[in-house]
Amino acid sequence: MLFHSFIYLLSIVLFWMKAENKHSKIISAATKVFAKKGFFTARISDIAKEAKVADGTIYLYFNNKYDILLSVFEEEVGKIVENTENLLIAEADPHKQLEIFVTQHLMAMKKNRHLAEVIQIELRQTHKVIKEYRDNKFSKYTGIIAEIIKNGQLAGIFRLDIKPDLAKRAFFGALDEISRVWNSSLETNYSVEEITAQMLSIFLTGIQTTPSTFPEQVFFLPSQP
Amino acid sequence: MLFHSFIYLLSIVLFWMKAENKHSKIISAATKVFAKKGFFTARISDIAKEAKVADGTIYLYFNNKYDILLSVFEEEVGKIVENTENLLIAEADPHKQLEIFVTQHLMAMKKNRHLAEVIQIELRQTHKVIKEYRDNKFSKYTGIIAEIIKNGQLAGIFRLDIKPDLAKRAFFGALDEISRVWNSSLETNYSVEEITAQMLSIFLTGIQTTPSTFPEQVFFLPSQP
Amino acid sequence: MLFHSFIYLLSIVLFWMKAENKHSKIISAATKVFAKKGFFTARISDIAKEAKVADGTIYLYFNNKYDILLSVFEEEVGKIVENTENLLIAEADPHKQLEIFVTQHLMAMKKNRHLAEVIQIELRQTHKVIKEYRDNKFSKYTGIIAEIIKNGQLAGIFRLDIKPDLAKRAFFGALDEISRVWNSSLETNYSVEEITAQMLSIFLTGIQTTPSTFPEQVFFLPSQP
Amino acid sequence: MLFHSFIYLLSIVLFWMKAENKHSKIISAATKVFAKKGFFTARISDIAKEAKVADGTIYLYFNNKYDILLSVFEEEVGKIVENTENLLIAEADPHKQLEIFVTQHLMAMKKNRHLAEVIQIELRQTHKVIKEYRDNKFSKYTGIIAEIIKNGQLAGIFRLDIKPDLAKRAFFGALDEISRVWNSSLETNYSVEEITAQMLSIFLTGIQTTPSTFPEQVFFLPSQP
DNA sequence: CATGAATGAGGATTCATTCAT
DNA sequence: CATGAATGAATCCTCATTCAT
Repeated sequence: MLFHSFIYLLSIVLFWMKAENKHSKIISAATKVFAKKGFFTARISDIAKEAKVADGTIYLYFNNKYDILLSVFEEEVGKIVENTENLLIAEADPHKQLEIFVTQHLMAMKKNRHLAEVIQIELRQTHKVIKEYRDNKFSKYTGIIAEIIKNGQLAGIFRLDIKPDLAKRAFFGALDEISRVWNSSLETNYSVEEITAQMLSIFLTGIQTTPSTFPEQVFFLPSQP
Repeated sequence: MLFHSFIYLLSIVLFWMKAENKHSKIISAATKVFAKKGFFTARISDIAKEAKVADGTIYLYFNNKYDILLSVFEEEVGKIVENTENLLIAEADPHKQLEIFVTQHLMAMKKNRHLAEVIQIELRQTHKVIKEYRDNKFSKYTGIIAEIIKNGQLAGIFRLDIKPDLAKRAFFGALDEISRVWNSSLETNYSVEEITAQMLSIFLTGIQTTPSTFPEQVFFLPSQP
Repeated sequence: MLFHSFIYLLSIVLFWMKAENKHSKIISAATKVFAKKGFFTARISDIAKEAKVADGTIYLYFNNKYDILLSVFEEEVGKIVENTENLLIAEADPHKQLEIFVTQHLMAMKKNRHLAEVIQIELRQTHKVIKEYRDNKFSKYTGIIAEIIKNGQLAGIFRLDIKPDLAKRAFFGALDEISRVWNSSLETNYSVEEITAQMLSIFLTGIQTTPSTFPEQVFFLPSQP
Repeated sequence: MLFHSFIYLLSIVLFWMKAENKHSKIISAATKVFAKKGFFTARISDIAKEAKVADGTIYLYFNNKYDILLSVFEEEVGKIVENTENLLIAEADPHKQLEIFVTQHLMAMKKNRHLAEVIQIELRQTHKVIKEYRDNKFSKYTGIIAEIIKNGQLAGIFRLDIKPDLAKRAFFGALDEISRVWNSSLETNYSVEEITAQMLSIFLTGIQTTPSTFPEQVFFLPSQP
């Protein structure tokens, strides 16, 4: 009797694992396929084949094609946001925080090349569903940058004439464009560290109150007009 | 006799104008529709309706749907590149050159809101045709930034440790991302001048050798080769 | 005054010639194009280009695409029928008549290769318009064969057990199939005379009561039942 | 266990039969529709409706419209060729062989009226795909006639001055033209037997060395190699 | 009459989604 | 839950025909 219950529970767990397995298999297959062919050119059967699953199976886990795309964002971007936030909490210095953000972003993009492309490609899409997602959820991510800048301004290390909401876009745009072409030329020429150094060198120098040479800081800091 | 020749030539000219008219009517209709719905979601009949032209007429001027998109790029981006290059030739100071670039870009994007969206959306598409175009033709545009930076380095006003090909991407990415969201929030809050000032304030401060206060600062300016 | 009238009449005549010219130019262009591409695959603009005429001009001489095809038949086949009938009237011997028919047919097909193909290709089409034409007019041509056979039977030189309406089809079918592949292989191998000789050799021997004269005769001939 | 295997295999077989069913349902529907409307005038949806299948289903079994036509030939003509060849192998007398060929051809055409029309109509088409098929595959069929004639010449029963490649065309053309108009007038007037008798009567008399009475005549018959 | 740009109906094909097995 | 054959709506493009010049 106990044995039967055990078997029963086991089957539920296995069943759940299997399902969970299939769900994420589809997600990563979709990420790959979307990255390779773009959302509209990608076919459901491509994703199914990549996930080694039947076409119909996909509809047991997702409502429709858009839902897959949304889930890719939701889950994969979610992980990155979570990771980044966790790392930032432990660090108080806005300088370091920006460095962490850049490093995290570039490493995430490098690690999941396909996801990087999907974000870059589909984030620009004007499809209603995506637009809503972008407006509601993705801005959280760029919001992190604005927060760091604001904190820096409060701490007196970032110039007060810098508009955080403009700067966050400039900063994210720069990062994103750099990751966009990673696959082609940059990859072979620059490491994550080099790019991080360059980006911070430009931006920090650009926004900080002390026009010193990054990263070795300067001690006298005349206030900006 | 002379009169007849005149009428004949006039008819040719009018004919040409009419055709030219239709061509550009389709181009701008396509720009509008692509911006609103995205390339894949846009239907040929949408463009035709927007251009007040029959579906079939479009195929008298373009080979296929992709050709329309390509033409939008080719012609509209072409104009921007040309404009920008003309303005830059007359200016030797890299500082001013970057300022011109930013102003030109933002004004062009503001003027042709639809084009801005099309560029941002479709530039990321992974379709073969677009990819080729992007790689061959669009890089010219970003190449301008790299040139300005290199000149500035030769002139000793930009830091030598800045990699022009990284900086150009960062710079273009920042500009592009800022234009991207123009439609939603930024527009109401910032003018082209404000954004230009911010962007230059950050970037110039970020890359120049003399960490002076932007924008009044450059005293000696040797002419560029 | 007289001069003016003359000019007027001349212009009408020239006008008519020009029109006539254009009409036949289109006919022969259509024959060529239909032969090359088949009726359905041929485009009106192909015919227009071949005839060195504007697309719209074709509709000044023909009602529609089918009308062109019909006219090709009507006029070109008409010529052949007329020619053949004229030659046959002058000859009383059914043997010779069949020989004339074969020679005429093969020569016409050889002379106007394109027409030959059009007849062979489009005669089989099941399109309503063509079907009606075929049933009403073309049977006249094959009817000639039946007449010759009937005459031969009355004259006692062709077997009475031969059904003229079956034999006419067999005969025409044989001729037609031979012309059909003329373009490829037969042309280089056999002359019109050789083919005529073979065809008559088989058919005349096959249907005549006395296997006489043509070409290597047999001497004893038991009568057919 | 055995039972399960059985059920499994049964399901595979049933599945295969179903698919096979649909494939051949489409083939025969296409044959019907092509015969009725001609290849170009036939619409895919016509075939789909005739086969009681959705439009899209057709593309699960065929690549495109031409592929359907080709398959009709390939399969249906293939069957006829095979049947005919099997029957001919068992018969050594060229006289009888020709009789078999005629009977087979006419019976096949009568049995599958639609196929007959499709062959006759489309065989003449000038489309590249069809032309290639025709040249490669269909000539096999007419080749059979040439073989029979050659054998007859070796056996001394057919005249040596007959060119097998001309005669085969004449013979096939005659047969084909006769089947072509079967639908209209001939059908009601003549049976397969009558037509066969006429055709053989004409042709055999036309090509044989001994002008004996067909069909009772051959006394010595050396076996063919 | 001649032109050829414009029209728009029509059709082959694709592919997201469903559902019987 | 899993499958994948079947579905049919949706759309790009062609081309016969028209008509303003």
